[in-house]
Amino acid sequence: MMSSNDNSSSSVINQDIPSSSQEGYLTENTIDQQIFRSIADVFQKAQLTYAGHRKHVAILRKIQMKAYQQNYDEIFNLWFCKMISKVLLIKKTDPLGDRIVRLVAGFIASWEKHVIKVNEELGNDTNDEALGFSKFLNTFMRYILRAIECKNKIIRYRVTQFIAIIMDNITEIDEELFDILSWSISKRVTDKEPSVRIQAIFCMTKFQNDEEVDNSDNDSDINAIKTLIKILRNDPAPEVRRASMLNLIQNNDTVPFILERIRDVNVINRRLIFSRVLKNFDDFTMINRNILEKLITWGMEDREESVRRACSNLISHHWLNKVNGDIMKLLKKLNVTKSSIANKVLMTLFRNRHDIIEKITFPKEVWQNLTPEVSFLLKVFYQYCLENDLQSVIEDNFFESAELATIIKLYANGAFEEKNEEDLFIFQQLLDVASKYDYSDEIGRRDMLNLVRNILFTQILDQQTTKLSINTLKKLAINEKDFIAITIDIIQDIRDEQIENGEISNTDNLSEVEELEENGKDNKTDTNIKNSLNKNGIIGDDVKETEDDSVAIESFASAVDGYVNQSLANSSRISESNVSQSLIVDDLDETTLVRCLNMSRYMLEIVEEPADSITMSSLIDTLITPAVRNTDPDIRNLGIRNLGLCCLLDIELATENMYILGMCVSKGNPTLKKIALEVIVDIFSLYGTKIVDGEGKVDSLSIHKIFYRVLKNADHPECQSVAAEGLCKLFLCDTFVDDDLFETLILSYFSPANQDNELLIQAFAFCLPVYCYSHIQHQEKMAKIAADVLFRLSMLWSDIQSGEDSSYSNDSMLKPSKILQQLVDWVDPFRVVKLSEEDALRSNTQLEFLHVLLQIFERFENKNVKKMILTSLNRFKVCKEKDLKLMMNIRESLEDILENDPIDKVCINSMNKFLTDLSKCIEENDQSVENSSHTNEEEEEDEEEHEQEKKEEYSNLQEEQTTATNKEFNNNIKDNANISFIMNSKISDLGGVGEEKEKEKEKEKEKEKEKGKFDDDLISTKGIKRRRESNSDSEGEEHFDDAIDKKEDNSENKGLVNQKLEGSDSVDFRINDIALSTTDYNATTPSGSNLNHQKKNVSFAFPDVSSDELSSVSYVDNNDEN
Amino acid sequence: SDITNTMSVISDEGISAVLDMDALSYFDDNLKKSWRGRDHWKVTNWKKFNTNTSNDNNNTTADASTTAAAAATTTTTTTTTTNNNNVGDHSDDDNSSPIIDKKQIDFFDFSTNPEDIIFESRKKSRIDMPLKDRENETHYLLPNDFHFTADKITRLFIKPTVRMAFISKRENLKKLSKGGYKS
DNA sequence: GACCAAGAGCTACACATC
DNA sequence: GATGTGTAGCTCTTGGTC
Repeated sequence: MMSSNDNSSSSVINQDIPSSSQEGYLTENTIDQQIFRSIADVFQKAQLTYAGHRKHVAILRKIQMKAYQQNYDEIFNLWFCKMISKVLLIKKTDPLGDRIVRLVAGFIASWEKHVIKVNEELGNDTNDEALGFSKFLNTFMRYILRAIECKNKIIRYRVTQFIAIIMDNITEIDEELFDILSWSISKRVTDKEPSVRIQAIFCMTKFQNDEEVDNSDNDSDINAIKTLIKILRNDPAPEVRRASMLNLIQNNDTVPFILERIRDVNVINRRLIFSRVLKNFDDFTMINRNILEKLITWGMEDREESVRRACSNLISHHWLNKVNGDIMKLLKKLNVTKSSIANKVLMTLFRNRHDIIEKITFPKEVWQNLTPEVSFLLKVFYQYCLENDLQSVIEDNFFESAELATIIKLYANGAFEEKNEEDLFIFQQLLDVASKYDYSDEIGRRDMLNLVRNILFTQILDQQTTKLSINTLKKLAINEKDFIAITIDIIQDIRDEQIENGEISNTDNLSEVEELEENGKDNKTDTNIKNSLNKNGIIGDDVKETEDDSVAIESFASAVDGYVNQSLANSSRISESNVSQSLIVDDLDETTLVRCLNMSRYMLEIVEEPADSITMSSLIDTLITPAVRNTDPDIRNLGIRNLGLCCLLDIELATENMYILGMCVSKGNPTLKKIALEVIVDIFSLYGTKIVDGEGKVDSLSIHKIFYRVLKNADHPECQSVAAEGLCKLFLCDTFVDDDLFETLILSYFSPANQDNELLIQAFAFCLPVYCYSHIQHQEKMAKIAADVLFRLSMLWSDIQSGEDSSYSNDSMLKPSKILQQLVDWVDPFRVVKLSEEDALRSNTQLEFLHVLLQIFERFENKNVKKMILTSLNRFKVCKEKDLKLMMNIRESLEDILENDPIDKVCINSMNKFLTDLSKCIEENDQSVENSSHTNEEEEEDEEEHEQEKKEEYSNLQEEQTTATNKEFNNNIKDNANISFIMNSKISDLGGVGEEKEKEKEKEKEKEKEKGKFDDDLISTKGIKRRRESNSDSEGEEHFDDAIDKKEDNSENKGLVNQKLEGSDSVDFRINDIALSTTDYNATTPSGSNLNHQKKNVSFAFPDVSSDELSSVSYVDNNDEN
Repeated sequence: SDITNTMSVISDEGISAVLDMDALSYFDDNLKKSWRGRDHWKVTNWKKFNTNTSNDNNNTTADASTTAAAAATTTTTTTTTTNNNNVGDHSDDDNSSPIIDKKQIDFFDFSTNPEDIIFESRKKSRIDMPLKDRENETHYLLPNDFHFTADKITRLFIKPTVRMAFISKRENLKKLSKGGYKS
């Protein structure tokens, strides 16, 4: 109850029984108490509902007036503040508080209104009313301001809320009070609580208003605006940025910052740009064109449906209403000839406003007098009708194709003869329509064909128009053969004309051709592409790559020559009959060449089946090959693109050209690299591995190497991301299966070196889950490498944190805990598409990961990482359906750790929890096995046998022996056990021998490990030796990198570091490695022996993964080299 | 429409047997929230692939109903408790927390002085944002979105009208299962 | 048919708690 | 910093008015 010791002047605490104390002040006390009771009564009622607020405000005013009359105004102010002090404690979400706040705001507003009226009547602001109000406001504001830095956030929130709402309801304020306010508020803008910041922002917004009115206030205005912009861009809480965004005054300086929020990470903020900010714009043409285009593009392409909807609502309702439904006016505003969004805007309109579709008609007279806007509308409208099957609308508005041809001709004339830009635009729109038109009328078809053919032949068109024209040709052609013939004819005609006009002296060229043919024959007898290329001295060697550009270019050029020779040789079977052979010239002027190449490109892009080989090789010989040989990079790029497109039509061609494509990737400039890489991936995607490894074919290992190299090279981020996406695609369709390449892929996702390669990150973010969840075997592959990935990345992370690796900032890398989470998530079998619940329950992917992780647990050096792993144990889901032995193994490992590792309580708790679950599952699993063996006698045997098998294996594993048992975890893969894992089938013959040797070594290593000593170097060296053995065994086969291998053999052990840096080699070792070890790998994987294996592989496999930093992660101690 | 090498022509083995268009949309749906990758990834619940098998559906509905039921129970209990509190209303003074969490405030009751709390010196307690949070160079803007979709990644790079032929040959499938664990 | 208001239901974010 | 609960800010529906 009331404390008598409270005697601070401002804290006159009153009791419910007012008259009981303070004798001698009865009269005053009574008035005092009356005021108190009256005010309290109003507050008491007003807290419950907004209804009657008006009345309550009036009563409060009356109380105040009466108090004033009795000279008790100060008591009124005091009691008023007392009431508020109670309100400051009401938590944020409670509507009680808000009601009182509104009441107070209403009261103040009402009073001020009265004051203004009195001021006007009296013509001064020094009257009693005004002074009384000012006194109240000062008392009240200063009272609550005393609490603005209270440690309790609710109180700070309520205080700022009061200030904000009062500022909102008054027109004037004492300068002194204003200063105190703005000072206090400016501090609260950085409050740690978002809710307080928001209220502070509401206050701030009141400081930015008087801008033009009062110059003296400009400073604080500008400061307020600056502060708000800073908050808008830097506040971590989306709702705070939102408050700033919606309350910032809009002018030329602020609008760009407001509209920038269209890419805010928060959905609501993005949506509000459309549903609030832009909606309130009078005219969108006020907005800078570029910004507007971006706004609409981003709005339409937003990941969130609600943002897209807000955007299309803005367009199809608000914008259209602003122009009174006049689409032409809207198109004018959009500036169709230059706009990239007009198409989208119109489409949105059509989709959302079916009412306007009915109103659109194109009477014949309109066609004769088309404007850019009308032609544009025509195009999009036609597109919309086609997409939505509005056949009747088309019939009503569009006429016979013959007539369309006539009209297009009209505008084509204007465009090309008179060089009228508007007509050109109209022509392009009509051509777009034509490319989708119905040509069942033969006359129309022929007219159009002549027209388009003529234009393609006579006019130099931009890319887009060329593409449209070619598309139209396809539509016009009778069939695909016809289409190809027509297009190639045009190309030929252009060339012929050029040659006729160009008075080329062909003699030199002819002799050159002969020379080339000579080489070609050489090549043919050799049948070895690589040899001829080695002759030219262009081996995909890292050392060479680092040499100066001129050498690279030179070697590149000779490679291309080599290609031409080869291509000639190969095509000689066709080219004998080819009349145009003599026209293999690269003297076509560049414009013509580019023109022809573009035409052939767009043709090839839409061709589905290859034409007859004569036509194709004539195209290649006369156009594409010269382009590839051209020194102009643009032409060469186009040439390779065309070549790639041809390869996608003919597997033989693809096989033949793998080498040159590989050369382009390793020696070309970034653009060429990228295209060639794309082509390679496309070829693999289409033909699988048929195109490599065989007589005269490129070695798949070389292709692997190419990918490794591009993937690790952060200098060309675009190529890197193509390699990443491409590899993901090829792994996805099981064309590539190599574990180490796969691990490299995963590592590059997490590598800090690639942090800024947004395209790469996003490609991975999509492709990796797709890979893992698309097939249980894919997930198994991930499970296999996951532990090692975590290990390597944890080491790297530790180095970065400790400052040992200063090449990256501390936050450039994901924390190991996050990486672990991600990996666990990837190996979650319940996500695998179309995998039944039962299979998912039975799948061991997650536990495999955990198992390997625990095997290498002791190798994690960082205590925090170890702790992290143990506390994350429960992320791994166990159930009784999992493999019994696997579970038992994991249990054992954990118990081992519990026994031997000094661990804290948190870890112990986590481990115990996991172990309890695990033991339960083991028990249940055991029981269910027993049960099932009793219920079904037939199955009993199988089951037992299977179980027996498993037990044997696990006991083997536990002893950490790798006996060469071929028993599998699952009988399913038994058949596969002896199939070699390598790409090059010839090596597989060695499997048996290698296998035995391998197993011997494995055993040795196991023993070493058991001793507790693990000599990485030794093992690595062994790895190399073994590789050499196997390599020499595979002698005689065509090897892309024979030269390197031999060179290296000569130079005798360059040392591990160099090998690391020359990633190319590692691929070879690695693959052979797998070849020799896969068989027992299957049988022994869950054992510790596998660990050795992994370690060893690792040391070779990823030397170049993400440059040097990972080499420090490697198990191999490379200090001796550094 | 003019796509020749669609997924459907692919042999019914391995991955191609699994990756039809429905499956691809499963990825699009579930991955649309993690497109920013790595740094912004967090564990999310995936919607199960709709396999038309009644099993899944039954399970999910069962789950849903159980959770819903559980939720309902909790809600009811909470409401009851709140109601109970309400009955007690302003007569029961809770001194444990200064913050008012009641249906109604008694503006006549000043038995405890709010000023003790609201004017309490803030002592050591920090009420400002840490400096590092006050500026952020990303400005909380999304990066460029490259819109990876299942559709996009199954098309060829230089000839997007054509899809990858998932010619997953037997040999490769075997390679794949090599060294992998099968369950 | 346009408009609003109330109500239910949804999801990402915020808050509270440990 | 992980967890579960609560809430803001929608969206959609229903029903009513002008």
